[in-house]
Amino acid sequence: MTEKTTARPATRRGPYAKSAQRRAEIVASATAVFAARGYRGGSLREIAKQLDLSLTAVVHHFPSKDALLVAVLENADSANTDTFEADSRDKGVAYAVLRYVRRNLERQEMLRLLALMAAEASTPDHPAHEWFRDRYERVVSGLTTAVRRDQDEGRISNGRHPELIAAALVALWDGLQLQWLIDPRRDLVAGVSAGLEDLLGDPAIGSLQQ
Amino acid sequence: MTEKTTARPATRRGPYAKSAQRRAEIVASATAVFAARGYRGGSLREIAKQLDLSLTAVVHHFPSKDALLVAVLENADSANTDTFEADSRDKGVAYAVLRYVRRNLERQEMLRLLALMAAEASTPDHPAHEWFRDRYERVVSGLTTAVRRDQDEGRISNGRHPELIAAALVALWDGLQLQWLIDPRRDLVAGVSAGLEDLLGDPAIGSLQQ
DNA sequence: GTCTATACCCGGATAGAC
DNA sequence: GTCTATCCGGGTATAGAC
Repeated sequence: MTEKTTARPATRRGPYAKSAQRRAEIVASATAVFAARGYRGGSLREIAKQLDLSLTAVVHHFPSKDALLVAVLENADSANTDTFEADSRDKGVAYAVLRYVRRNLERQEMLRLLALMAAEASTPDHPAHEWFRDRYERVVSGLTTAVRRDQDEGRISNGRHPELIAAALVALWDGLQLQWLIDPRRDLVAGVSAGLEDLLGDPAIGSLQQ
Repeated sequence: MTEKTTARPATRRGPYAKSAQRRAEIVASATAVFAARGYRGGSLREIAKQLDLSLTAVVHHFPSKDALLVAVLENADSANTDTFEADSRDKGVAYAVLRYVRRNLERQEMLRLLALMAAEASTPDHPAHEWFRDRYERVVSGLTTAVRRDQDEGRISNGRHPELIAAALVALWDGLQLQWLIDPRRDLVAGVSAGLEDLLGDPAIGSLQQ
């Protein structure tokens, strides 16, 4: 495959066009493998095999397994953050969180991977450490803004420091998610909406659960 | 080393006396290694070397690395649960949780290991899965009882289903702990006590923080 | 029962040829 | 960019010494 009929195109349209596509393919394959077998269980060889490549070809694009993982996480996370922003601005934090939770119920394995990696990357020497540090800081600070807005607009009654509320919300979500991943019989939505009521002080949230 | 001066004691005081001690030594060594290098990073060979044993000697006592891990977790967890029970019965949930948190601030690596393993063991096929399933069920149900007692005695004002409150408390603790493990600059005690106030509805908690 | 030695297979990483 | 070949370290299974 990849016959080198044109050793070099006259218009040197960047030697990286193909590389970028390969990288995307590898990330997609890795996402599938990691989600199915976990990070530990999934091997680079399996990822390579899925694309009819050799192990070293994969390694060439991503110097290490960890680097590949970071790419996977970055790619997986970007999609959902945007809609959350819009939702919270539009209908308040409680609505945005609940919708985020419901949307995530269908990508259980992706959540598992994120949860696993967050714990693993908690040590400062882990390759994905900085990424998770930044991610949590970004999420909490974004949520802090949203909470403050809800307070100003009178949508919630809890007047505590917005940052403390935001951190507690993220913690509640992470924690209940973990319990749900371990035992899917638990009702994640019910747990989150109950916690939202208590943490935000908005008795009207129950109506959003339906 | 380990000269066998007395090949066999005259009084056959159980052939397992030595074994039990060895097992305890191995668990201690494994705890140290796992806590330092993580479960993935720590190897059985390193654990064995720390005790001047061969790899297969370790395997003899614990048939697999996972079995050893379960033993480590069981050992690490048992100590702290008892005092929590007594505290909550005596001075209420809020006090017990805060004391539990403060006591755990000093065993950061142990908490990291527990958090990591909980995420890893969330998949049903993991060797430690059942253990974590049971553990969370045990913790939540114990906390449910404590919350109900606080409600009955008028120590807290939140009248919601005790089980929902208990699950939220555990989630809050797990989640804030994770954020703290990733970024130790976060004030874990402040976060937990703020969350406790909102989840339990007891304005007097602040005084416990000091 | 307790331990050692050896070997096997799989994983990630690296070097060098095309 | 991609390959083949090789290295090293990991968990595991087996045979056998005391």
